[in-house]
Amino acid sequence: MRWSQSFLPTLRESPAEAEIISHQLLLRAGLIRKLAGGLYTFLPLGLRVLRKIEAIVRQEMDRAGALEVLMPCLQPPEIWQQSGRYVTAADVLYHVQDRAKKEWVLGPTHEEVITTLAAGEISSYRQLPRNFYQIQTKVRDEIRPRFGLMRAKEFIMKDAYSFDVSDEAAQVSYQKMYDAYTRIFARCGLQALPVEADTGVIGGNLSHEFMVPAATGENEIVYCESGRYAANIEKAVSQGPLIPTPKTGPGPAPEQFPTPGVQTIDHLAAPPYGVAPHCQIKTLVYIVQSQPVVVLLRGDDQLNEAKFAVALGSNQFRPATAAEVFALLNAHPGSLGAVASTLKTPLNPLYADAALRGAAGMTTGANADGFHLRHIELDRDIRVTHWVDLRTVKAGELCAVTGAPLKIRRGIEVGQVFKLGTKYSETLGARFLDETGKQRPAVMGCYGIGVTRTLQAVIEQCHDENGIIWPPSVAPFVVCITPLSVVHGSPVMTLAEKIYAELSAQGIEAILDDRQERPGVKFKDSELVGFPWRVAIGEKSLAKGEVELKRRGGELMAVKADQAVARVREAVRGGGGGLG
RNA sequence: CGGAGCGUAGCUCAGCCUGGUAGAGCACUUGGUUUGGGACCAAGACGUCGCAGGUUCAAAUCCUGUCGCUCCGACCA
Repeated sequence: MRWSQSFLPTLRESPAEAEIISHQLLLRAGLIRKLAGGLYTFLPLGLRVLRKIEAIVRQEMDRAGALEVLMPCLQPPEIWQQSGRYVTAADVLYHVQDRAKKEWVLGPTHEEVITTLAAGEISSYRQLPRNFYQIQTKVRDEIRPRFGLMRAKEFIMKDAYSFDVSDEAAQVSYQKMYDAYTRIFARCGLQALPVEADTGVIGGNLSHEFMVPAATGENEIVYCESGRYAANIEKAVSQGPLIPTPKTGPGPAPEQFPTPGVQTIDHLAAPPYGVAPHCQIKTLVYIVQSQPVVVLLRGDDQLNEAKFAVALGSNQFRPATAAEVFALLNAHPGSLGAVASTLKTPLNPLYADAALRGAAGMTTGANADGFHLRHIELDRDIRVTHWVDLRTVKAGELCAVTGAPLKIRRGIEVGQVFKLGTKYSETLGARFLDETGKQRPAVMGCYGIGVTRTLQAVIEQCHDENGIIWPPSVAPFVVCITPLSVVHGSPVMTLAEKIYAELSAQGIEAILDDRQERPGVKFKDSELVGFPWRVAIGEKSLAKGEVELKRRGGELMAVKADQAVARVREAVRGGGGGLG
């Protein structure tokens, strides 16, 4: 490709709309342009990178035995009603109407479609296992698109769906995808960490997310430095709070004391009260399907809403309003409690975090504004109906696997694998006859990779102050040939053309910067766009019979002009990951 | 949806408070000088000041509404 014939609109300054470095570089390097919030056009070089990533994904999916298909983006709402996600995934569904006023939805994902296909086509255990995948544009009504391609209304995803005869067989399919994902991200030059993940509204019982560590990531990862434990914070567990819960008892009976104006844990912890947060019980009220549900936690803990959703079996809940709280407990937030003797009627259900088990000598609200109760013993004074792990793990707590202190860092989720079970095959009728002639639902798994997000994650991880540093495997071009003056027929230009032609003939993707620009502009641009290698050809070095070979972000090498092609080939072929 | 901020040339922004001929840098066009790290000189082109309404002799500027963008939160396979 000749630079002058391509379309590579680089920007010296970054547009105000871009906040994070990878978004800025996508725009500055001329890879994408915005049409509207969360909607982007891929320009020629951005598309080349996208195609490279897609090719890696295809190769690894094919290698793992998955079969490529292509499903419709426009889908009938009926299959969503059948699976139940017309309600549970309602927020992300776009609805459209045709001229007959018939409703359709735009596919945010394709479990319903592929399961409908399997329902019609797979009838025997002899046809299993099968794993279908596609690389396709997904459309989701994101509440807040942000960070360029990271969270967009429309994005390209690779999604795969496996069908197996049994749970054991499904586990094999799951592991194949897990391994394929590990290879895919490694080949893209990414360090991606598999972490245990919550399965969310998609359902299922086992899931891992592949996270690219980055300060700008939207997820928090809890991990043990041993490498033996890592989990999304929504799922993470530890050995428990660093400060143990007081459990001495039996002690004195509950005693009410005045706490005028106290509405927060911190306020009650301060003088004159001095009740340490871990000796307080936090009482939260949520509304689940119009019914109030009370949750108890230690005062120094935060409710993990993902864990709560798992406990409820639903993500359809919200915090109660002050009025709803008052109707239930006869007090306002700040003075709430679940002590049986302060209740009009027993609370059912009443959830409590496992860290409170056996707690004694605790303090909680008295369900009378301006009063609290001390000397509370959980087992004696509060009628808990559900004991569950509901707290959010904190950095420094001890790993449940190794006992070492846990750390927390942020990450970008580039892929997720789920073991789904039979939720979709049952609701959508994907059943087969086993070898005994018995009808059984297929055991499913689903596996996603955010292809466009992966592209941006590579930039987020591979850049310096001058621009992108593409791993060679996904670079738009592997080598940029930079003649420092562009005069047709000059020795410099003749050599540049020759190197360009020879590299191209050998299948090495080269871009020839034949623009009439000053050397500084060309150097800046080639580094901004991030080509892994650059061959600079100028009169000074050519007078010594040399050209300059430079690795992006690396060392400059003088190379004999007649060896330039061979040296580039060597560098490119031997360059490996190129993360330098 | 709640909170905050921003919409002026292709990009980055000034002008708005205190109403009175719409600006700068970069980019673009032409000519010239330059040519190893985002050149210089000269000339030029580029604007419904997001949109609508209102106040006023007069609105980029003040008021109201609306749309869009960004950030925080909520939300999210």
